Amino acid sequence: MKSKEIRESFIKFFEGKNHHKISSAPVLPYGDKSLLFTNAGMNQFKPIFLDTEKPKHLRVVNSQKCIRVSGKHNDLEEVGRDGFHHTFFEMLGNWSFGDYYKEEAIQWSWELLTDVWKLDKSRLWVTVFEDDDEAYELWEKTTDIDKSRIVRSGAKDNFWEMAETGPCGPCSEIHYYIGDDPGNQQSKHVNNSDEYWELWNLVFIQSNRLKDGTFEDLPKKHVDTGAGLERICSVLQNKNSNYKTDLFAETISDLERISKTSYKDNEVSYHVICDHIRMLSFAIADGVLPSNEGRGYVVRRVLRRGSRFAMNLNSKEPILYKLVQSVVSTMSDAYPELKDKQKHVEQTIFNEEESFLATLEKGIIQFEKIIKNSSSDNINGSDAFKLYDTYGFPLDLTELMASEKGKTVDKKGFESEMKKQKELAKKSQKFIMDSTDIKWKLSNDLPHSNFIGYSEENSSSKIVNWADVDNKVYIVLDNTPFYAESGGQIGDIGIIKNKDFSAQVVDTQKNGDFIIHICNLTKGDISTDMDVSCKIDSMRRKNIKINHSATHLLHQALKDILGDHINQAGSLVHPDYLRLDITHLSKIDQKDIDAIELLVNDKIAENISVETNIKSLEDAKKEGATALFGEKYGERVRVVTMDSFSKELCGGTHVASTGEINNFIIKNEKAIASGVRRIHALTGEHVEVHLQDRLDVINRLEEASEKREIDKKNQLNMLDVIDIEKMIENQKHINNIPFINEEVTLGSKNDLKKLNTKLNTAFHSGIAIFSAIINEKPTVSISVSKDLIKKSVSASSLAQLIGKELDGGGGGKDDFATAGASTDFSLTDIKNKIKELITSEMEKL
RNA sequence: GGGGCUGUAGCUCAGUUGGGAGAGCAAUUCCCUUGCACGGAAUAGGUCGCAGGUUCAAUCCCUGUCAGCUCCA
Repeated sequence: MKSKEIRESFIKFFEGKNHHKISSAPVLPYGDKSLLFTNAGMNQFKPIFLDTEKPKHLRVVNSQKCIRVSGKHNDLEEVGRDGFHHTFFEMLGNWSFGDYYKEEAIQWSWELLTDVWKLDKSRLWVTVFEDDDEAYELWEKTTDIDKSRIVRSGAKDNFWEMAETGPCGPCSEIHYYIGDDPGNQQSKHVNNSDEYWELWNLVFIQSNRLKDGTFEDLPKKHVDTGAGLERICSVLQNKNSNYKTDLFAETISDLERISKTSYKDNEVSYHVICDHIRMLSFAIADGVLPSNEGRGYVVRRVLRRGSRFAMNLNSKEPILYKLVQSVVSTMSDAYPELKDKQKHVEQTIFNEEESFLATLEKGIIQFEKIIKNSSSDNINGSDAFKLYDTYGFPLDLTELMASEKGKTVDKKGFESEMKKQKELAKKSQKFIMDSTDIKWKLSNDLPHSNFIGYSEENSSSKIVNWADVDNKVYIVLDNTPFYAESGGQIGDIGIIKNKDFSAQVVDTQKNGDFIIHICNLTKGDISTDMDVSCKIDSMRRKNIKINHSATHLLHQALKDILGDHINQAGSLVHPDYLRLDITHLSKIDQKDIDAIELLVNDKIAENISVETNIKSLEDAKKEGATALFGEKYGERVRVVTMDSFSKELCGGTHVASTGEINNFIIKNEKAIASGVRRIHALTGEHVEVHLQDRLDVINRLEEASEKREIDKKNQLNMLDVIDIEKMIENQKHINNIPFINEEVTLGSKNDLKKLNTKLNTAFHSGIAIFSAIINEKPTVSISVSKDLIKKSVSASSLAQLIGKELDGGGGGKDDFATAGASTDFSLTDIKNKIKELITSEMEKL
């Protein structure tokens, strides 16, 4: 069976058991700050397990794309060493949300593996959590598994947790022996040997782990199962490594062709590259871009690791991007977004590969410096770490290059530097509020908040739940006109009150289907079931609507003017402005900015009516509505249409027609990461205010620049006006040494220096001293001719003497120096003092 | 969120006890020369990222800030 058929047969099997097929969530978990990437099939159902969202179907089946590179489940360094660790994999799963529990889950998994897929029962093993007698007995009773093949196991392997906090429970795993000696299987090797593969994990979710480490029972029990598609493929296709299945076949053969190397000579490098290119393709297709932080940083690290291993295949140029095609061709049947974003993915990977090569070049220069400055045969840990930390130079490459020069690297020292760095980061870690930690007054099993704010700005509502959080009060209402922050649109503010009670809503946020009003209590006491009247700040909302509709116009205008590669990478709709991040490689030039502004303003002038419809996701996509990266959509979606110009999936609030926007201007455009531009734009009256500000700035700049021109001219004149010939004619002699001591009018220290240079070309021997008031401070410049320097006259020591005498200081070089004087002295005083000083100094010669 | 490095001519970069801003390439002009990085001469081009501070004096030291690179989370 091909991987595609295996995936389909899994889904079909459970559809036969009344499960509803759900499509994979994006690899970026939407609205879950505790996770960088979707790392398990259950992520998208977390709100259901926590009961903050009602399931639309009680039985569900899916194949979820997963990424494991950081946090609790981190397999990155393992990838490549064996045949089954991956940064990206697919998780097949069947789910019960408060419907069936252990019995059916166990029975069906056994049925699919042994009846449908016909796996050899004499190679299958099962583990259950040590305290879970119920599961043990069910395996024994409801399946025909040999009792000796049921193994009890501890929390390490058989208690499943998604993250530090959240839903969890005991699990039961099905393992498969892939070794060559089936007669020699032993229960103690299950979970402990690479020859026993964990195929399927059946998790029985019943608890929620809180931040303090304690558990609380969930209101309902659920089933969460996960079977790694890659391993199932290996087993069903009779392979001993996932990389030998059809999932990787095309990528491997493409890599052989492109790099002109062979898989069997370079297994580890091939594994790493073929694994990483899948992770990169999916992550980038879902909207992550390589950057210095968060998800983007993880993507960058994986890409660089891949690029590093590509070097082992004698590749000195970007080649990873050439493998995207094979991933698309293998997987896009199940994941069409790959094909849609193929060009974007390829371009992004290519750029990042190139920039990594540039980073390496800089690193090599630093490496050479280190080698040059050290005579030891050992590169010390802090140097190696600095290469890594500051210049992004991989440690293994440092080691390789060091060994080429017959040197070694102090790895221990490197590790201890790394440890320091980690501790530093940990210490500065701030506490992030996790919504699962809010202590609500009532249990969570409540009807959902109903949002009525598309049409209403006021409401009569009932408080159904509330919580004290820090010094704020969180309120949940039965129905509400307050829009909770999502889709880039920020939450509403306003007032919730009745005759005895009043609370100021400062923000509105969403948790699953709950809308949480974050409030300052200003009057009275709060209690549940209280009737209140609600009112949002409607002026603010009006501006938000205007900016949100303008965002849609801008998004489409960008696509029209710059091209189809434009994807929204984030947005913020604020009452005072709107911000849109887009994927675009270069600065948008002024000509295009102008064209975009013009197009948006044209659409405003056309006064297009803005329509919103609810329809199925499938229909919306058919109509060509733009879906955004990283958004989670239900089966029914809201589509915002502006005539034939723009059609986007969007839950936000909008104006009735584009004319209300009135005016639009792009305030600025800049890079926020490589390949991502951020556009700030303004609408309505904010445009006028901004333009006026800009005019003021321009006026000020013009004035300043005119003034500078005039000053410059004057200074030049001042310098030109000084008659050097005459000064030379009027020179005095002290002890037969020519001496010029003049006060001049000049505007800058630079000019004073220039004056000396100018004079020196005509004045071959002697001492020349000028004094001037510069920036309100008396300043003196001194030059001494070469013949006098030989007689150990030094401009610098003269400057020091003069400075000291005039309550200032001075110094410089032998031929030229400067000194400053206190403002107590006039130029005439200074001239006289200088004359006295020089006379006494020259007499010493 | 916390570190490290970098910011000097159009480009690539030099510039240490703080003391009159440099090289190579590119550009302009001229000479030489029919030819693939020609050669020679001259010229122009700098708020030394920005804002403060210390100092007689800051590209250099200190503080803040912006931008790019990079590591940790």
